Amino acid sequence: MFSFSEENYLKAIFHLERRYKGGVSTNALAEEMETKASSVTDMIRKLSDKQLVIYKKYQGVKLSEKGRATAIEVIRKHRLWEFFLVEKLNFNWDEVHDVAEQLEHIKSEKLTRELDKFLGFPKRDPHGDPIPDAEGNFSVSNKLLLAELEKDQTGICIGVKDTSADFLRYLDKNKIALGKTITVKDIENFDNSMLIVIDGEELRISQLISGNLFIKM
Amino acid sequence: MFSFSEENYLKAIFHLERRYKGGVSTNALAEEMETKASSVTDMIRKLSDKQLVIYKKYQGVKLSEKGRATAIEVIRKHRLWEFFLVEKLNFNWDEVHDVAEQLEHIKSEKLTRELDKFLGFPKRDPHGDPIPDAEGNFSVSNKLLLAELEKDQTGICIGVKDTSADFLRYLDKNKIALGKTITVKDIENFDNSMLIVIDGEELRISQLISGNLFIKM
DNA sequence: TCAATTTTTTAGACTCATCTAAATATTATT
DNA sequence: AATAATATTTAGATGAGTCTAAAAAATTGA
Repeated sequence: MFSFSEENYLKAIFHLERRYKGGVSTNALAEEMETKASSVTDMIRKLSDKQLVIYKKYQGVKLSEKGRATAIEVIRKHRLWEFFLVEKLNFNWDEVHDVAEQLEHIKSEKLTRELDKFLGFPKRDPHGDPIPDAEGNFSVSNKLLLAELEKDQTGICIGVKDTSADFLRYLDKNKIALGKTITVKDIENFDNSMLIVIDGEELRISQLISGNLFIKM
Repeated sequence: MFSFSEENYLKAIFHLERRYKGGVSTNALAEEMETKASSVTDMIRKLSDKQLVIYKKYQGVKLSEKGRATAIEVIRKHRLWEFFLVEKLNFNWDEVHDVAEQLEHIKSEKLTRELDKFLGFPKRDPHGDPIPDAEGNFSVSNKLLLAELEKDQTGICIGVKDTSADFLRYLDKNKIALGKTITVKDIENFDNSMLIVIDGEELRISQLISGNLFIKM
């Protein structure tokens, strides 16, 4: 069994690995965990001793298979509990995080399995993030912001972050709708505006727009 | 907010206060917590500093009002979760304890309130123990073993611990049934057998019998 | 009553997860 | 390539909760 703190580090490394391919740096992890770099070094060494991460001094850190499986298990519990809180206990999707942060550390295989069954094996949590199954497989792809895509990447529009009438009207007017395929043709360095292709038409959108559109790849 | 450990001590003191009226001794608490007397002294001092218990050296410890309220809140959460596990997640009543020991420490007023509502404000957990309401009131009295009663005390039979056919047949034969009122007339020191009165009739029962009959007072 | 026994507390040490401050390694910049 | 800036690790300390061993207080009982 692992401590709350160890599990939180593994989770953080898992999330950061998407951004830092070659290994997660000590500083990045310190920022994510809201702690000091020296504390991170200590914990990484401990996780390394337990074979949960692969670590070489000054080289950053990566999850081992065991570490990844543990991180995914914690994420699975977090998202199942979020779903439970919203679906069964009348929480709003924006109130669940802190409680789920606590519940994700409860140790009981049967609890997780039965909770999953009780909830009908949900595929996404209330924020749209995928819930891995008991084997650690994500059956749906992760949600991204359009703003996170790079030049020449393509995705499908699956949701909006800003739900204001103004924003939705803008999308309507420009024929951006759920299910549409979007390809990033170019990104302007100066203001991060994007040139995208949707329905074969080119369209330039500001960072405010791309930062409020959810995409799956 | 209090640590898991602090909450566990408060809970233990709450349970022991029933047996040790004049204050819970360090050794009794050490046994209950499966730890050493010296650790208990340390923790008691800490709880005393936080005004959760009333403590004088060598005099044992009692809960303050604040300490009692905290203990009851933890017990409330423990028993609500036990009910949830059995009623919603297909746990057996004898599998729930360890998981509930973890869940009882989750901090969220809304969670406890909504869970209570979701479960239909249950009055007893799967073991028959009363669940306090949000104000800390036990609306039903606690379940005891007949063996825990003292001379001249009276209670009502509300359940059995041993559910074997042999035991139930014995009860039948001696006209002991749910709902019957039992008064303890005498307890034999040598073998702890009891002389009880039921339906106006005297009956002598062994400790094996009295230790398997649940009573409410 | 006063010695023996039991209970409780104190003293000092350990582990875990964290911190600050200082040292060292890496990287970026002239 | 040398220096400046940045990133990372080491060294040493802290607080929470626990432990063992020893000291002190309370209780028991001859």
